[in-house]
Amino acid sequence: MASVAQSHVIADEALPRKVHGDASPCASCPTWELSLCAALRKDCATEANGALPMSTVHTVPARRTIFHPKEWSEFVPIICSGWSVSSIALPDGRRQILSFLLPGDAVSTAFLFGPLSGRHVEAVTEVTYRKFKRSDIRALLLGNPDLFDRLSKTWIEERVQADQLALDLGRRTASERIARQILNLAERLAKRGMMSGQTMDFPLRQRHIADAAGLTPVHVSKVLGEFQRARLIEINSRSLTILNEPELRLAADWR
Amino acid sequence: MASVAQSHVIADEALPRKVHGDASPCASCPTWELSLCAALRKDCATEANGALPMSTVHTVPARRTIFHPKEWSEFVPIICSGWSVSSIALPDGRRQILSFLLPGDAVSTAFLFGPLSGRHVEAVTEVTYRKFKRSDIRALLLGNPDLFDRLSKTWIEERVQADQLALDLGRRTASERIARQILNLAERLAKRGMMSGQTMDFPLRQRHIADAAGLTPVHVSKVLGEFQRARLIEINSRSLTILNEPELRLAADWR
DNA sequence: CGGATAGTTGAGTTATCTCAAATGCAGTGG
DNA sequence: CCACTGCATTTGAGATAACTCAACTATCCG
Repeated sequence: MASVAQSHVIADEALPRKVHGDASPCASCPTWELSLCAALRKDCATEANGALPMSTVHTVPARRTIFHPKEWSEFVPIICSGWSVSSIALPDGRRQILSFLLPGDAVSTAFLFGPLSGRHVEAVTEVTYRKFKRSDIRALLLGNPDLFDRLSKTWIEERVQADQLALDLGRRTASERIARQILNLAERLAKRGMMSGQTMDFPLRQRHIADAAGLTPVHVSKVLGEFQRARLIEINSRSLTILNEPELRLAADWR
Repeated sequence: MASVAQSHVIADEALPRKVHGDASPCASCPTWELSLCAALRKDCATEANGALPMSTVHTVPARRTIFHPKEWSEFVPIICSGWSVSSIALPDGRRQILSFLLPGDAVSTAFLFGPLSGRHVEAVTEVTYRKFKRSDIRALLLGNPDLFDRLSKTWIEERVQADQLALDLGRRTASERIARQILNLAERLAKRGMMSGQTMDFPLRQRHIADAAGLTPVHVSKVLGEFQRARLIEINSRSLTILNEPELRLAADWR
């Protein structure tokens, strides 16, 4: 319950902050199961040994950029709370969301080893995150086989995700893609204890879903409309409930 | 010029083989620049030191499976010669090609650390490849910081490729995707010294291009037809020439 | 309350798909 | 050598998923 030091690096204004009701070694990183953050967190705990310098928590309001595509910094952000989105864009404005980042997520494992040019990371809700220095992480990993194992698991998972994304975008219909996005998010949130039953906070705008699924916001609206009329899901006041999971799964795999 | 031991693990029949006119330390791996194979090759050279057990070269005819989606083996293939294709598929037959593998390519860096379920690797032409044992590679990498650097570079490159693939599939038109595939292949072949001027061997069937671009073979045929009528490229007898690179680049980025 | 952002809905357009038939081409067995 | 079979490619016609545009409504936030 210690109050955490905050700095506003990218956001200039001070902002009201949510309070995490969690007194783990790193109060601002409520969840980290299975994620790389797990590994890093573990070492935050031993920071007294000088393993990894304690990093400050940064806070950023909704819609603000967390990492700029041209930034060539030696720091890697890891999300502590809130939702954000990692994307790449074309000069003409078309853009593709590569992943939604939830608490405990790093942008990409690859990001830990070098700058990933063109990646844009942007807050959806208010977000808190930590920045780690690449060289610190690198040294830590090379010196610690357990950590390295963890990393390589995350790495494989990430590759599988990327494969699935390509399959979705290249070969699945609009409804399938959208249904899958929802189920995916539900699963990831569940892992973090962020589902209440079949209901989740759902701060995404339809343009987020559209950019993630390679569709138009208008079309997303139509498909979500159908899903709701068919009582598969229900959306209101920024929260989404899965009403009929089996059917939704069917829609996700359909054909 | 030493004749290399061959075993036919997946292919049962003995087959006529192309001869590589190349006498580098590992005659069956003609090119490896920038790829992970580079790193592994380096150590093949020092195998006398016992760094990495010398691996046998396997030969497989066109269209044959090199790595089965359900295979859970501790061996990782690296392509020595020929073209192959790495893909994932849906039960109903829809499939997405994730990358074309050229000489020197491993399937994925992630693959070096654990099995990647669902991946299918299939020969397009006759292919030779080597199998490395995962545990050997892992030990080698952890003990050798230089190699590890190399690996992490490859890894970042791979991540960038995956990002671009998603952007292509989600946000680009059919012509853009196809033009980009061609330019991409040309560039990769050039790095390996496998271009003669603007002409390359082009063993891909249109269904390969279709599955890589998330399109229908029929549509691919139409687009390639247009490209040829517009004198951007020319295709005959399994070889492709870029006639007007600037225009082709324009088509690739167009909008 | 007012302005901005987000979502809905309908009408019409277009890129891409499906189906189908015709052609080519490569390998096989008689 | 030929006929045959199986794949690859081309082409056209029609269908459809997803897009664009535009107007309207709802929601959010100061």
